[in-house]
Amino acid sequence: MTAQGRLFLVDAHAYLHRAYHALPPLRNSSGEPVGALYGFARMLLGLIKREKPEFIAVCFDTPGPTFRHKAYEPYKATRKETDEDLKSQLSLARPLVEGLGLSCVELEGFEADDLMATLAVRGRNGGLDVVLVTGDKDAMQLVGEHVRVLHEGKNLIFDAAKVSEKYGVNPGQIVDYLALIGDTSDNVPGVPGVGPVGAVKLLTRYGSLEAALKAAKSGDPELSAKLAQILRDNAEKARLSRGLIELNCEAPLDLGVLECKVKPAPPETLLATLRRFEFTSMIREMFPDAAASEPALPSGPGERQAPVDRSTFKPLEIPDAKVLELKAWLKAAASAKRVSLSIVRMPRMELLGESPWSLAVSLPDGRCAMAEEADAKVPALRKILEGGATKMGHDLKAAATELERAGLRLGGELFDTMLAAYCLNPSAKYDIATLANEYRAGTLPDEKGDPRGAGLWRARAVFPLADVLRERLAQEEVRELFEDLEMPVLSVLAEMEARGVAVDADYLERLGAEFEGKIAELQKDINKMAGGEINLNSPKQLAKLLFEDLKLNVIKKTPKGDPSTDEETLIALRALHPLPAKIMDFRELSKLCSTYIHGLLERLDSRTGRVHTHFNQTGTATGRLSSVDPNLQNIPIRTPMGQKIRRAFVASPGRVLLSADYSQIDLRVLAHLSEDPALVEAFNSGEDVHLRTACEIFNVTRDQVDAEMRRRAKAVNFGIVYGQTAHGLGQTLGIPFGKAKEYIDRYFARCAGVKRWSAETLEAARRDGCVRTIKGRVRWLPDITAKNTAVRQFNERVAVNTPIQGSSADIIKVAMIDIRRAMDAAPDKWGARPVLQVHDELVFEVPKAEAHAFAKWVCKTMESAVRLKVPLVVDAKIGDNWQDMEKLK
DNA sequence: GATTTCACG
DNA sequence: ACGTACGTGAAATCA
Repeated sequence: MTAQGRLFLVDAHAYLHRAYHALPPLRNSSGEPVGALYGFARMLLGLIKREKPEFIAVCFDTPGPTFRHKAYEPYKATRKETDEDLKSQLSLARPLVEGLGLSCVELEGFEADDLMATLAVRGRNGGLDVVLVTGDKDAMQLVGEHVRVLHEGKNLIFDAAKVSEKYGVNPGQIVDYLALIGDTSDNVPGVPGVGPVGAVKLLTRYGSLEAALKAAKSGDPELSAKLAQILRDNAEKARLSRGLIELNCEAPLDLGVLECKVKPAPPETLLATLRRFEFTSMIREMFPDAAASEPALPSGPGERQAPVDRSTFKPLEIPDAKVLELKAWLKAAASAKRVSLSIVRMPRMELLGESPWSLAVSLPDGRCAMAEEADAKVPALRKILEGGATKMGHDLKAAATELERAGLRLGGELFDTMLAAYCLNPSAKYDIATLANEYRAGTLPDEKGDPRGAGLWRARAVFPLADVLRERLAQEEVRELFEDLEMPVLSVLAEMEARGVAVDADYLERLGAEFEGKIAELQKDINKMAGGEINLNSPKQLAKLLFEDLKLNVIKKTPKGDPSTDEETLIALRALHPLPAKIMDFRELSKLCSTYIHGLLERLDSRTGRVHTHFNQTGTATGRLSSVDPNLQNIPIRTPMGQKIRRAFVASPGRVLLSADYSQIDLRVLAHLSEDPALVEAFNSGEDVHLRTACEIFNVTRDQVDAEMRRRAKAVNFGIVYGQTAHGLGQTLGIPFGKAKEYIDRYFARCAGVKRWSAETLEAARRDGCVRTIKGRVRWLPDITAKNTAVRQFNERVAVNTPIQGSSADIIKVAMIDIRRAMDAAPDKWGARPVLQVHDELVFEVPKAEAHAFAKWVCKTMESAVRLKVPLVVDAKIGDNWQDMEKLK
């Protein structure tokens, strides 16, 4: 008998793992972890809603050994122990799935993959279209007529053509392909030295693994002698790998595919299940009337707040006309002078087919509405957000960024209480509950476990808090800093975050394979030298090896008192033993792999294919920005292998990257602040400042300065900016304390203006308890008069450094605003758009045709951001990626 | 969650 | 006697 429809086969553990890692660690009221289960349920329901399949079977692994373990003992032996928090959830997954009304499949001795394979064959033979829902490459072997693989993480559907395109071999060859490559995570050995590229070559030439092995045995001249030897030596390993990878399509399941029909569970069962797991937000969505047991109204954020009826907290679902009060809300909002926004990001919810955020919108009287991504298209809401009302918020950039991504730009003036608090004190904490309390602007209720509820209260609390902060900004003389610098910068950052930057994922993956190969080799060499297995990522194990087993000298200690194994130490030990150099290579490669290759790939946005960093605008005490998730302000550049990472940052088609960076902005700022004649003169005459400093401290003429002298002079110049000590300078240069002191004394003798400025700055800091930048940014230094020498001296260095680093930060912020204003005023003039800021550098994506003209304009705009007593100089470079760039002019 | 190391300006 | 240049963020290990 044949049936009709689609059969979805879901790998439960793959889903649960993904949910576990994608979602915050939610817990139910008894403290048990339920985040993975929640995400799992969301994913399943999302899948059903989106795809509307007729049949679903959710396939589970069994805990015991399988036929693969019997065939090969080390199979999956190196898998890390599953987290306790996940384990406890795995065992609850079956009841959850059954409670949702879906079929579960599991069978002792078989992996979920085999069950999926078996059902796929049965389904296909029964006339169904089969879709395997999994991220596992092994599943690709099943693809064919009426069988496809859905990779939800990457939002890709693989049919036979897609498999060939991605892997370079057809689905029938996938088993052989994977057998050749092996799989380290499952301990499938593969053939050493044969990677994806080699495997594709062999299979294209010979068609199958057996044919390739036969060719190697018979000495096919087409095959290199080395490769033939490897294949002969590893033939059995390859066959064994094949056996592990090949899925079993004949598992003795007694479930027929037609029994997997999707039929909604009876509402009582469903509600009971959701209650059991405490998935309250789902209950609210699916059973709006059942959510009767609402908690009592918590106390509001202060008495200025009008009492609020919680029943107005309805999702803003337009044009769902059932909500009369929504109409009233929209009417009030349309004429409001101020509205407050608070966004709640739902981490990676878009993978579940849900809105990635919820936006609370509050009116000054406290009446709120909730919007989701789709509502950004609703005209009535759009009009409010794009219109002239002042937009208030605590972390408005988060809302601005998500709205920008949804195609909506906030109109009207902006007022962010978080930024206001930052301007008042850049070293404080900025969660709104603390601030409201400190500035006596109300009390916020605890809304633990209800992020949306917390968002609503945050939106409301902004109004009274803003009123207090506005006064304080004026009192502390940072109102202009706030209004003319930080608030406008917020919009530029939102634009950059929303746009993201293009990253060449295929290139990064190839690079990762290359680096991992090298890492494995190094690990092998080092194990041999160490005479045993060692985890090089463990400083503790490494220290034991270096200082106990090999008895090398301890060079320095960590703050905790243990022997250090950092780079400086390894350099010192390099002369005594071959191991430290190997360890340095290993460290460099594993840093690049984990932080940059894997870190970046994990953060590629599935919706845009780009990387969207978040610029933290309140993260530093000096006024600089920082960049998180991922940090794009510390992409490698110094070493050749690091530069390969940088090549992965590219421009979208038809465009190029333009990088414009301030030349020695910190020293120019120092020249401006100190008005030191020698330093000012050096910049005004366009000299090489480091060379000039070398002349001063070594008392020689320009042509007598060699590379080493210039290097030391450069370190002295940097040191000045950091409020250096002779000890510190000596350490970075690897020269004795006395020598370093000599340089510093000579420097200050020649640049007396710099010395005078730093003395005056310290005096002012002690008097005022703070220092300021050129734009009036303040940093409070209550401990500058501390009795403790270390504390006091640290504060003194900070007092000197902050006006310099902070003023440089001010300048590039001004430039960003100037560029944005000019481009807004003439929207069609440039197609260029900003993508990154790296402290003294701005990166743009620019249409090829206008790159040169735009570069010239940007340099000029950046150079005239502020007028200093020395010129500002900007260098520009253009290229197809962030590494290979050509300097302009 | 603290510690160590290392990527950037 | 003490720690030692300013400002960041991420990953891995270990308690």
